[in-house]
Amino acid sequence: MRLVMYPFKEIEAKWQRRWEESGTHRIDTSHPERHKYYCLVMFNYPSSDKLHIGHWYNYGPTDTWARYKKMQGFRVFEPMGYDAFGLPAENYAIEKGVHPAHSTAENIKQIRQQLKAIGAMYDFEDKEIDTSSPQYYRWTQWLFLKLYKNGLAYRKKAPVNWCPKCHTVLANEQVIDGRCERCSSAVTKKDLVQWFFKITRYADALLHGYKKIDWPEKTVLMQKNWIGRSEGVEMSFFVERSSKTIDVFTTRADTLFGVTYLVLAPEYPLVNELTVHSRKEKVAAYVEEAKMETEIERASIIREKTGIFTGSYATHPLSGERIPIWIADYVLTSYGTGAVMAVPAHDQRDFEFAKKFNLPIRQVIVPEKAPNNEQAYTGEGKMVNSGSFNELLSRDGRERIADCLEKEGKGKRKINYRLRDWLISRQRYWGAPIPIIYCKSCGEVPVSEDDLPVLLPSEIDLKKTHGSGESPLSSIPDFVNTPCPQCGKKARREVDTMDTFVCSSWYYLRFPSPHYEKGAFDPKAVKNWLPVDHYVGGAEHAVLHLLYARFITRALYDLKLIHFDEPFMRLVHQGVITNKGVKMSKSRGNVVNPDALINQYGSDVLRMYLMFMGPYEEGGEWNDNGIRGISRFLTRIWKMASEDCHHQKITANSQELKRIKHHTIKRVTAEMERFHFNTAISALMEYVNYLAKARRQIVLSDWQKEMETLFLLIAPFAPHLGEELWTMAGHKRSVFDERWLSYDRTALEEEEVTVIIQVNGRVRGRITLPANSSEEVLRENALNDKRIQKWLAGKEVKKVIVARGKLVNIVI
RNA sequence: GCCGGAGUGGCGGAAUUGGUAUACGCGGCGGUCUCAAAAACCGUUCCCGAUUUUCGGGACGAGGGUUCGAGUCCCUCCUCCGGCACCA
Repeated sequence: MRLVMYPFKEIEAKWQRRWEESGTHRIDTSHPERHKYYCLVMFNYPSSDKLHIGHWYNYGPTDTWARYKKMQGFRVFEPMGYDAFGLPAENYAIEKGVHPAHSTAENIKQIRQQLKAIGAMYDFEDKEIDTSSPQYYRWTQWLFLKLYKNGLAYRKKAPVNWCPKCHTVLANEQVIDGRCERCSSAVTKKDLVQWFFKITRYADALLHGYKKIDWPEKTVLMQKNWIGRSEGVEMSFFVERSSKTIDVFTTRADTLFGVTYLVLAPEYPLVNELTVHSRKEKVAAYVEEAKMETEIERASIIREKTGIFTGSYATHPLSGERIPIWIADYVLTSYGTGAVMAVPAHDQRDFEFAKKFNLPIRQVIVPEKAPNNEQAYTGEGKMVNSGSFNELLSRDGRERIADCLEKEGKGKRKINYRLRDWLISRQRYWGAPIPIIYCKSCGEVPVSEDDLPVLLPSEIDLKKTHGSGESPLSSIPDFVNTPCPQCGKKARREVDTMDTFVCSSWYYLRFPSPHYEKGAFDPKAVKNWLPVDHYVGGAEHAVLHLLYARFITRALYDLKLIHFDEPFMRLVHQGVITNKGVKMSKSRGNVVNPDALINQYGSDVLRMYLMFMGPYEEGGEWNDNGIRGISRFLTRIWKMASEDCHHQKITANSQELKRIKHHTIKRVTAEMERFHFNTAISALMEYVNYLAKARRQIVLSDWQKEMETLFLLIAPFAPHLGEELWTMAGHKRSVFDERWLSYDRTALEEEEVTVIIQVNGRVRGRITLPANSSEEVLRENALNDKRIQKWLAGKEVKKVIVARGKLVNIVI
């Protein structure tokens, strides 16, 4: 089964060496670039694994795209670095009994070697980033301070997501179905004082930004849903025999007259105060119980509703009715006001609750169709039982009631967001320390920018601190104890570190000037190279990294530190490569090792096969055999280019030759633009198939021209081979300094075209006619065709449809 | 439950505004070369039926509709994948 292949090993080693030696991929970012193209792929996360096929699928085709853009005359910047801080890296280190700095450095060393084997246009000498280096995280801390000083970073006590296995809190975005994104443990709630970034201030701005960026609709939709803007009314219910009010938010003010009770979240601040004496014990027990539950238990919709009556009543703002106040865990403390008005007739959750606790259900909206009494009716309809609002359509009534509440000062229109502030504290070691000092007399004091970085101490026994629930840094007195920057008295450092997503929320700004020491980024380099023109990465980051990065960019823009407010102008998600039907992962044991494949087939073949598998954005199932096809293909080109050939019979139609060449250029270019690498490669294969057949009939000079066309078109897909072939053809400079070919429209025109003839929409024959034949000519020729005659015999022709250059359809 | 996306040969997939369904590749089969095999090359390959270089019929998840004409547009349903999921 051994394939005889072209000498890929020598070729790939040779060109990788040459590229490195000549500094081909070095980009000087200090000058403005008229045709700059910042092509970025999400940088590497070196936790423990080496590069696998998934990484390759991400990096290889992106480099092909970058090289294609380079050949189109752009100055392309394509950097690579390491998102080196983080929980998995720390867990890996603990497991191996080594220091994370050590294991991370080792991993990076290995991964860098693997990255080099791809043969991408990365500049490891000059434009590499390691987020765990003090030179980098110094500026992550600076970013924190910038946000802090502008009211965008703050500390508060809140019930937060706690992962019992990773021993740290998590952001909402890192909780998937109530489980930890990293280890899948059930997440619990903990009341802790934590640091947050005020992303909610940007909720609306983030929603408006989509207009100017070219992103997959799906991703934009996911972000929009995550931000979850909803318009409604916030109104007050007065509590009987009390000065207190309960504010509720609703998007359905039209159902206000259907309110039969109020519900507070168990964590609602007034719970104790509002509970009548005789019920205090029971209510306290319920609240306690709710606290103990995990997110999964509490969020389960299969579970029956639970709740308890406080014994208190409130007054309906319009009808003046007595409304009982209940407590139930189906109301969330973190959304809206933490209290809701319950309309069981028109809200499924309230309906279930009312059924269980025998609370009244009052219909105030009548649907057009007959209502189903087993469910709440949540649609629109005509209003009833709503006093002076009766007979209105719910859509209009909603506005009238809002008007009325606003006029009487009982409520106001409001917009609520599902988005919560970004919780960035982590009770872990391997991250950027939060640059804050707590002083008994001065309070919370930020570290001076000049004193950055707050160095992560290297001496630490993670095994000892792990699992204590305390941040590992709290075990190091030398780190914790520090004089207050303001008063000089004894003070303590913040011991939590920052979420790794903070590191990656700004890295694209540092890439053009990774060694800059006077700031997080050289303003000139940023001015010259940002925003990112083309960004490639997994769709799993839709509401994590991609949302955070947009927020940080907007914040820095408002602080006038950068000149743009959207970081990534165009976004592409690579699909997922599966093996045996599922995503590759070490735990499933279905990871395909790229190193072995490079050894067997070479880097160009592997990259090209990944692109050939299917549409880039859809990914696909890995198949060991398919790669042989690409290997044959490149070897065939190699042979065609290197073997002598006697051009005996010169019978080739040069017109046809030209047409096929231009047709190929057109197709490959169009497919590239669509990001359909697979069909671009198909077009190249068809071209090679044609050339192989026509080979002996082409004069040598024409043949050489055809081959050069092929080399130019193949270069971005197989960069090492492309360079080699170009050199063999006698060229001195790099093929990537050549221009991508454009096609000649007139060369595509054919003299004759084959037109199909249909009878009642079924293909019955075909005729070849001059391309410029008129409709009349097509029609006559079709009707008079022998094969067609037999179908028309004895029938009346009702209609003839002519599509010029394509078909004639005869309707009988 | 809600919101997206997708269902085409044995397999990965193609079909750009509705106009020859299955391009390209894998695999299979037959052949050339060889002592033999591998590799390479050539041919062949959706299914059924015959009068077998030709012809007819069927097939793009299922069913219906629009149209001269539907893989493509519309409706209903089924399956798979992704996201959200008590968000008031």
